Amino acid sequence: MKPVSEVKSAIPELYDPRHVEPRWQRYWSENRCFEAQEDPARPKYYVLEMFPYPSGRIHMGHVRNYTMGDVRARFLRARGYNVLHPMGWDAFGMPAENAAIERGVHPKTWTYENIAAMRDQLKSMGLALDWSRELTTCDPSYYRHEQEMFIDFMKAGLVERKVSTVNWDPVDNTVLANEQVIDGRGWRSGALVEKRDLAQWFLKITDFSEELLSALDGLDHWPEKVRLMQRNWIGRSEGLRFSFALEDAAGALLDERLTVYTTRHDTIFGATFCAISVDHELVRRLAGKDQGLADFRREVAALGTSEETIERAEKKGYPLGLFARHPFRPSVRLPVYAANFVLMGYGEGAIFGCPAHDQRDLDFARKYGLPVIPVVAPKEAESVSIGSEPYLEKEGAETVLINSDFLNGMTVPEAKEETARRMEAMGIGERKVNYRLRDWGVSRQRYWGCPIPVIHCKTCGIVPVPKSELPVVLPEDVTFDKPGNPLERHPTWKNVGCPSCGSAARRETDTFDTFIDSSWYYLRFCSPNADEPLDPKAADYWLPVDQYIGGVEHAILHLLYSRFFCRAMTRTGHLDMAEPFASLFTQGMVIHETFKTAAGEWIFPADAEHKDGRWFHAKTGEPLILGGIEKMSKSKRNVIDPEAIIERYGADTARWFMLSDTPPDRDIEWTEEGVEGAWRFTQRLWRLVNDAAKIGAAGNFADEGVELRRTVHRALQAVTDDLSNLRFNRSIARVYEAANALGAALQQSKPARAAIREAAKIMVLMFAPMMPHLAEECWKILGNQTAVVDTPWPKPEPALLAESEITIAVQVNGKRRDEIRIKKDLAREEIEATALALESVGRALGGRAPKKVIVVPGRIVNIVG
RNA sequence: GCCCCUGUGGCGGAAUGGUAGACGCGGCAGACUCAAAAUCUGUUGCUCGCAAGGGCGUGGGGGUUCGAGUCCCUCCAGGGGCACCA
Repeated sequence: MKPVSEVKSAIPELYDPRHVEPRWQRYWSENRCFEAQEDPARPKYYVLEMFPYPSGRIHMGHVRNYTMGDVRARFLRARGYNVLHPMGWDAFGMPAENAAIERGVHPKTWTYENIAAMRDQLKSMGLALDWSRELTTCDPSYYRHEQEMFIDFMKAGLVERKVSTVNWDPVDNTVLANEQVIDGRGWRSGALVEKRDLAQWFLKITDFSEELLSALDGLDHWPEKVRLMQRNWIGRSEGLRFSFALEDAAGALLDERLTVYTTRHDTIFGATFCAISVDHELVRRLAGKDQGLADFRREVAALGTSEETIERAEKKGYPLGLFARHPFRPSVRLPVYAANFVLMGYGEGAIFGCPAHDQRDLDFARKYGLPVIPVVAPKEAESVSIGSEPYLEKEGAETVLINSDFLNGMTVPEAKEETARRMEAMGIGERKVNYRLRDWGVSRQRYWGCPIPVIHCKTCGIVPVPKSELPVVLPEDVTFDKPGNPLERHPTWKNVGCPSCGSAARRETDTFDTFIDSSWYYLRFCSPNADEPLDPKAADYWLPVDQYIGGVEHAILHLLYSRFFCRAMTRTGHLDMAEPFASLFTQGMVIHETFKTAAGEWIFPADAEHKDGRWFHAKTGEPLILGGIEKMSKSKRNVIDPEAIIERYGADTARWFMLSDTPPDRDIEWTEEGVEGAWRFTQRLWRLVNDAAKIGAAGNFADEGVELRRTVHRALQAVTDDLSNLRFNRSIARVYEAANALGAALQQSKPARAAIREAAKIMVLMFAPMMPHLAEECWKILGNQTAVVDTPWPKPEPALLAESEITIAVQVNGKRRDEIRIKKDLAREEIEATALALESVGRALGGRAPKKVIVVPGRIVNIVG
């Protein structure tokens, strides 16, 4: 390793990050400071930030995310951990294809050029990353393992091919995700989106519904918010599945029964109709003989699935001419409808309607003139009357069943139990747990993704590509002149021989959802060059990820898929671990003021000028309107380019600003004053350290330096605690305190030299994880021969943390009246006596005798008068 | 509609049930300067008062406690997640 002394440093008046930062980046890189090796002798720590999509430029969100991860990595490294901190590229996805369509660049070229540009930008941030492990998901050396694992998943029964209804864009000839359908139209083409039934590949995430749910309880280093969102997403509900006998209009019993699912079986005597999904097998069958029903089905299908449509859609039904017999009152006939609000994908695709206690059922009943029978009422009331709103149980309210035969007088849980028990005894029902979670559809009719390694053969059916023939490499000679998937119209690629029978067969032309790529990349970092997806030895040493940091927008999909993937890989023998991320941190967004002209045109912050409390366009001078502080976005133009900031202020200033003031999980507002403040502070630190260095070699600690030492050691203790808990904003406040104390000490006519030298050293080490370049430069100025990256985290001296004299507050009737300075271990009685002797206390008591005195040693005295 | 989070000076925000406002930004005053910037020093919740010293203060209301920003109930406001899920 190159000695630090050979790295040239000048001591300019102004600290110039433009020269200093690249120099230290080179030093770290040349000395391979951050390349991790497995070392069983040392405790490991795996820090990871969510890897970026290579859009071409980093944005402020990246800066915030990667700064936090970097502080974590550098801090733990200094504390003796063997830290793994890698970086890669989530490189498949639609933007690359759009670039190809719009600008004629090949997706691969576009992607790799973007990666090169973004890599340089990330390097300019001075991140302590192990670049030797860099991986790119669009590289066959990465995705071949994905294909292999998919085949293993198939063998393990974790893959299913089934027909599902999708959003189909008839102009772009592709499936669209729900998020890509806006007001019923394709987001790119503007074409009316159709519903189509297509054969799709699914990963059976629902095999793990219960486990994915219950294991959330063990993730106690995850934000409660994220666990809750996943819980809701999985959506477990306990209910009853049972069947009704069906009869026709004439009252003749049919052979077939109607199975429904409910969580409110207690309300069975309030049932007044049944409703089934238009996609229900029974409805499909009846539609063959009933033109009106067929039309109704088409009408419902055309309505689309966007939230807005659903919100506005009226509850509609079509009577099927069938009736369900009430299980406990055979004479009661419930009309059966096909209805637009019943989903085929949940439960049985069929329900019984109890209008008195469900808004949706009530709307339906009112529209079709069906009876409304209240069956649950407050305990004191005899009954409830239902208008346009159902009676819903309020939490904690005591309610009982009414109008319900043998259930009358029971509580809701009792009634549920009794109903379930009876139906089970009758052999028509069973208790059933249902989940909202759906299987994961992974087929995309897209080019720029990982090819799905299967072959369709007319005789053999679906045949996996033999592992010896992997990877199935994406062909590069494709054209984007026509809409649709270029793989479909490639002249040769899709025509293959069947691996099983040899006859002419067709290659699968769908590619994987890119969420598959990101479901296991963190595993691959352990052994990026291994022949198998994951080298067990490396996995054993590095996994799980100890600290994962990213945006909350991935709280459900990416994090849930990753949790599923680990389980699936464990089942197929690729891994032995259920939970990939031991602790998770979700950082807030970077937000910024928006500016617009009177005409409503959004203006870049760079073109906005602040004068006399108002904003003007820097070029035209026209007054600007503030549009509110919002997430940085291209559409509102309120973006600040990190590259420009780093060029002007340096990476340390940008990093410092990102960590200051605002707690890391909240949204941070980017402001000019804030960056300027951070910039001034880097200069101030530089001056302080230079002044401290000039003060010369020191002898012993003198008495006059003890206050400085106390402050600095206390700050060190606090920074250590705060950095351990990702409380960056608080650590930064402590660094300011140390700097203020050091500054004051330097101003004194007879400076405490030894204490100042020590304070400067500790201060530099404390801010090093946050401003690593400045720290290295300062460290050198202080005469050190080793680099900060190789310097262990300092330890505070316990003697300096303890105080012999403390100040405690004195309250009278809970109101602070005074404070006293006392010896720390002063006896309770003496504290009481000291407090009672205070003039201020006597005044506040107004001559009354104290009734009671509460003394909390080390904290407070409260005198009750 | 259901679930969750947040609410503290002009602003970002501190505060194991124990001195509310650490630290920063901004402001004000002073030093340096011909001047400005930069830097350094002091000051800065509101309010009454010349002062000493009071009063009021953590979205509103109530409660528990010797003591509440912190715990409980309730209402209000802002943000987020899910949403025809039976």
